[in-house]
Amino acid sequence: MTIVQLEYIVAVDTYRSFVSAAEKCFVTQPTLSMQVQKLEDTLGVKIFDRTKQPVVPTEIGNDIIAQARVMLSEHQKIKEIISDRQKDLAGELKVGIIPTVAPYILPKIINQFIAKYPQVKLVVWEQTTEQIIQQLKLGMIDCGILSTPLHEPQLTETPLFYENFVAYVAKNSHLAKKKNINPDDINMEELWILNEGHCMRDQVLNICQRRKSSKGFQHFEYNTGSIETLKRMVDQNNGTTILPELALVDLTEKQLDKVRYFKSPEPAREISLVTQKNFIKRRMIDALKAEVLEFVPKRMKNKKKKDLIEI
Amino acid sequence: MTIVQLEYIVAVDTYRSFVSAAEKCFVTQPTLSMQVQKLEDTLGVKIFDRTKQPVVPTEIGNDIIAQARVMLSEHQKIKEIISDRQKDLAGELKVGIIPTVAPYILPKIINQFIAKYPQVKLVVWEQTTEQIIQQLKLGMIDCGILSTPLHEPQLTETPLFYENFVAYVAKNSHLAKKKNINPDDINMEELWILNEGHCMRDQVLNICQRRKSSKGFQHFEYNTGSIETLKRMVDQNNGTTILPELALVDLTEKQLDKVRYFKSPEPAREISLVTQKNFIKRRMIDALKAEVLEFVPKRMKNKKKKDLIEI
DNA sequence: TACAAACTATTGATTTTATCTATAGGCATG
DNA sequence: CATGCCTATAGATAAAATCAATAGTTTGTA
Repeated sequence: MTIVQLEYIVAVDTYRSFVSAAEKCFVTQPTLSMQVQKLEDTLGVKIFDRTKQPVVPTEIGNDIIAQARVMLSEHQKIKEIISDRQKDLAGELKVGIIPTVAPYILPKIINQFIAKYPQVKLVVWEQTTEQIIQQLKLGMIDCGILSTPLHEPQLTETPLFYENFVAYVAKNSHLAKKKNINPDDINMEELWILNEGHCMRDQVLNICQRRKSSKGFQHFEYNTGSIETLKRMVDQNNGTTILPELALVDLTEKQLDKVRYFKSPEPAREISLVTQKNFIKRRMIDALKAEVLEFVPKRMKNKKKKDLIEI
Repeated sequence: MTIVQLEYIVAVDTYRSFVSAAEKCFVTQPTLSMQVQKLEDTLGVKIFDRTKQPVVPTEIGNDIIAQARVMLSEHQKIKEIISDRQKDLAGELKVGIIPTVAPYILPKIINQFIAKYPQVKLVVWEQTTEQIIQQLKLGMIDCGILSTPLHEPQLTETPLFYENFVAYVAKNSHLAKKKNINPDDINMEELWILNEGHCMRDQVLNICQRRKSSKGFQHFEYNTGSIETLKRMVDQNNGTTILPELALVDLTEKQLDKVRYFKSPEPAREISLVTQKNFIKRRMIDALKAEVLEFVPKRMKNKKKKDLIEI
């Protein structure tokens, strides 16, 4: 018997359907079905009568579900013990973060963070990799969130996640017809990239192997530090740009149609939490890290089958 | 967070030691240590102060452990709901079981079974495989516990466990010097075997490939239907016999010294619960099955790396 | 202060478990 | 009796738990 299995039977009881219970639990229906079966096996009794439509709990199933709800509420209290304690965390935490990561992470976690740690003042600066490294060494900020490896012996890197790069392609591009693409498929002439100073600019150029051909004429040049601006350029004009995976979260259906994934191994960047070797404020930094990790999808925490692009 | 992790921290709190907590939980110390660490990671707090000897819970650790005890007691109640219901099971269950399995299974489970199911009358017959098959077909018994496969289309076999054969060797035998043995190492002249009618007799002969050589003279012949008798023959005279794994459970230290395991893949028999295709009393039979499975060690439930001997 | 004993942490291999995708099977309803 | 909705099953893959062996700590003792 596992806690998850209890959550599943409570969900099936609540929604009276395996399909919708599975949705609410963020798993597929077979996963949920099998776990419910397994629980029924270990207990040796049928909990649900599936011949009825909608499904109903059996007589003994009702008793079990009621007790499962009690147990889950006691389970919840363990977490509450922790969050009460977290209120103690106090002080100022200064964070440097690169602009190609910040908009896709911070807005998602900031509310939950300040609710959990009301005594902590979070001070964030959007800065380039170079600036963050300097500030860290000088002790002007407590930690940085940026793309690694940095090869800086004075600093400690703790990987948070591995983020794929994807192509974002206008309808009329030759890439739009492909399902998955190779870096080589990209014409440098139609590629929108960030201006200098951004590590992601260098990574994008690395992906495309700096094959900037001399043929063809650049009719104009555009300098921006914002990925969102590049995306709009593709939306409203044409061409192609490269987006980090987390930028896809808020896309509309229509925009998602423009996304083309790279063939495996997909190019990716490693995003890490970086601190000085001997840093203080460990608890606050751990809290920030936990918050980020909770938001990031599980698959992004695994480095396998990715082609990490250095700066 | 898993239920097992909570059991582990409660055990560490109770015994104030990772080593003895692990023993009580029937796992190794590293397993327990890692699960406790993992729980501390997911909660984001240290539960135990390991710099102290003996280990003591941290301040917040005490709160967590207290809540864990509450949760585990609610967990226990789920099982109680089931066992209350089980008291309902009533009627007579007639079971046929072969004599080479019965003494190693039934005495172990019978007390717990009648305590759990006070309304059930369990009627057991020790019989040979042939007899059990006949009785099952005639509906005179409800289920059989015997060595399979039987190749009887009218009957259904549900494997319960896979039991290795081992050699039991007198001190003065040439086998006593070996650590692990091959079936070929056994001299048929010094092998004590069951009399005819026992499926295990045929299996033992199969293991030793019926290499009964003509040289050598049998000074006497002994017929018994009891494995325990064969064992005594080895203990008090000499020679070798073959025992099923479960017969080792109650051996003394001295007797265990006489056990020689076969080299992998070890010869083994499959013991199954056998019923008619369309049988009734499903709930009682399921209950009996669950009881047996609870007693059998986990490793015996896995068929891998075993050389199943047919009858 | 150094040594032995007892305890906990770490590592690498192995087994077990959970999950997903794809597909089959079952039951109500028109 | 077909259609659609719902649950079960199968096969593959990824993740987690466990163990045996060993390294690293701490404590008590000489």
